[in-house]
Amino acid sequence: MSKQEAGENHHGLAPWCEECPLRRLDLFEDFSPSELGFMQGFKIAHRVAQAGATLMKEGSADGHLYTLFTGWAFRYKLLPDGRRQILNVLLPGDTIGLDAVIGDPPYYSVQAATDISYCVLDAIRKLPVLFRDHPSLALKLTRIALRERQGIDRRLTLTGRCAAEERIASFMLDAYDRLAARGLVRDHSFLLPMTQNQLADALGLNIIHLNRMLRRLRECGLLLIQDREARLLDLEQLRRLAPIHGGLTHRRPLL
Amino acid sequence: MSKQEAGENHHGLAPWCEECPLRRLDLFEDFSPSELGFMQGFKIAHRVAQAGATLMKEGSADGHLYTLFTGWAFRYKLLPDGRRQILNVLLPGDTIGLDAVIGDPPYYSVQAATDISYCVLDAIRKLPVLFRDHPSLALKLTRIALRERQGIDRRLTLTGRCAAEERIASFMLDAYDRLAARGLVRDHSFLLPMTQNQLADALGLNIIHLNRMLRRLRECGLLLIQDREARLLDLEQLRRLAPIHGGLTHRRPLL
DNA sequence: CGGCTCTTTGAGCGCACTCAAACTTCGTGG
DNA sequence: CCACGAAGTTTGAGTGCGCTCAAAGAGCCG
Repeated sequence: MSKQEAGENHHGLAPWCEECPLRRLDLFEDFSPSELGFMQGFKIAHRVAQAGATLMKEGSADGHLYTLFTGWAFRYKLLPDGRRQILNVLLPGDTIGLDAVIGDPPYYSVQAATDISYCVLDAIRKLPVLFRDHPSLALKLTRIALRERQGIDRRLTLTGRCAAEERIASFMLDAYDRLAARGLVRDHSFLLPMTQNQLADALGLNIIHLNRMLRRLRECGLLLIQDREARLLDLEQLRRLAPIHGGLTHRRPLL
Repeated sequence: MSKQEAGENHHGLAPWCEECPLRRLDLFEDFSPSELGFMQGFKIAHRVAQAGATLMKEGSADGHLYTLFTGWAFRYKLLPDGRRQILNVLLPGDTIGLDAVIGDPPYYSVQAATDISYCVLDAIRKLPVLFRDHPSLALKLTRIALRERQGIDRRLTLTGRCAAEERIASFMLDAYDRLAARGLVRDHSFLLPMTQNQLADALGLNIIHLNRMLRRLRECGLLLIQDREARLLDLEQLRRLAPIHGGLTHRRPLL
């Protein structure tokens, strides 16, 4: 696994917060002008990184907070013997490295699944000011943390109590819903830039078993994965199969 | 499952925040006088509930926030077909119902495992004031949420990637460490007020299989559970068996 | 072309499950 | 006092889901 560097990018495509296209999505909550003004000073860089790059590594904090702007990433935990659990998948608008709020170094790592771009927020210097002078943003931050907890709770329930096919169906519907809210779904299909190895680590399954279950779902006409693209062939049956779905439809806070 | 009522208790044993014995534990962070003063007004009742009582039910919010004072409780999610995943175990000092911060009703339920007592905080009325006037408490709240996420991440990793015996060992060591910090461990043993059914639902295991694994651990001289009491017979071997343990040793925020 | 990563398939094992039932404990009412 | 039922624990028997091991095929890059 070659380590790739994250690159700085101050020019060109990095938008000002006021014109951030993410904020225009219905998915995210509105911002007051004063909030926006603070965020503009909070943000200190816009960076890009290549697929496979490690954005954050277990045990080492850099005092920054990121907001994913384009692309996919995932947060995971490694066990000493090499086993990996992917804790959640990060999509545009998601916050990375909330633990900077605690001050403790993170107990997990974050890796880019595609080429990505992201905003860098100066957590260590600006968070105290944020909490002191912008209670509405502080509340937003807390709510982001609680949303994340909700997502992990779902994943835990799925992993602890559901069969392989149920997990896959729930995962795909979840990705479908989240991507649809970002305008990244066309005709019931979306880009799925994860290897089956990563998918398996996210679902708590063995890669070989996952592969077989994907085949079965394909043969049943529910789901097709091909060339990094997932196509949900029968949404209704998928929803019937998935024990957990929906419920994340409210507007979400965005930093 | 008989539904039992939670009882109000304004007299006698309910301590003022200033003299709260929990705050004296090294486990929890110190409080400034101003924080303490606010908390005193934040707290509107001290209640008790019987083992088995439901403190919080999926979908219904009462605008309150609780801090568990004595006893055990657990937070869980039910699937439509009755399967249950216990998301985490709550011990004295833990916060219940953080989602009141969001305003959304909770997507999970909370049940008392023993007779318990707990503080009731007037979230819906006082949280805005807290965020506006007490940034240090707001930060504390956020950090509590992030601590919870950390715990669930651990549980997810355990459930997704670890074998039954590893899960049991990690769970027991976790309970051991948390209870020890509260002075509730004597001679490597502690009260474990959970049925095997509940344990199984917490670990993502079948109750019968759990029972057999407990027997095996007992026969290997690692662990003994009897009469609602757990005794860790060989801490060293348990730690060697558990893929995840420790790391929660820092002082924790308390509301 | 070889070397790499990822996907796919086969064969077979075993961990964790289901089904079934005995036993213990405890509270309740006859 | 014992009978009874409810809830929890324990054990046996047998199945199957999801695992490991092994290897072939597919796509990509140097």
